[in-house]
Amino acid sequence: MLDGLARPGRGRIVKNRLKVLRAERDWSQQDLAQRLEVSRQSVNAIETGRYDPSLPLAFRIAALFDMPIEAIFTPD
Amino acid sequence: MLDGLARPGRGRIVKNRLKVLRAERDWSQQDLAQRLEVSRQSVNAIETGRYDPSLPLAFRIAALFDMPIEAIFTPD
DNA sequence: ACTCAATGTCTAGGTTGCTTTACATTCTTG
DNA sequence: CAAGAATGTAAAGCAACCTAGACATTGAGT
Repeated sequence: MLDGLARPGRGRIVKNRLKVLRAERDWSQQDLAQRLEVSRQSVNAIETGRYDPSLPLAFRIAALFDMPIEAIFTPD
Repeated sequence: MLDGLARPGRGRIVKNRLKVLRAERDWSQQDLAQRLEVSRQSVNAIETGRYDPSLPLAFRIAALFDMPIEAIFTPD
């Protein structure tokens, strides 16, 4: 069987509630970054929608806030 | 304030139940790839644990199987 | 045995995720 | 206004995700 074709543009940009969850706890982006063990710029980039987190990072975020991934991220 | 330090090695490798879910439906990797609009190699690589899907792709997988992400992927 | 679908793996190349460094802007508080 | 804290961005570089194409092996039919 022939290998399948797949379109070039992968789906992207998942909305998230990070900024709100962070505000509820009065954490700075820096605070959150340290708890997630990523850089502050990564937190900022995710919050401002420049890119999506990896799946492992999404799991760390969900664990930190003790919520399912779907309660924080939505595929818009 | 100084920018924070972050460790080099990012967390990776999330276990998944793709192969089982696929078998339950009697889908080939190719079938699944088409439904997800990714290449067959991507499906195979994810199943064999060579890499994790992106968050957007994880959402597409969860939507396809009508399950929460956490029911398919676990951060080991 | 032959054929063909299915799977596993490899290469090469492009795009995204994440890092460090650095700088500008905004907001608060003295 | 001055000084710091928080935030937004940008560039360069490396690692991870994803692609198309190709090839080898395995298993199921016929």
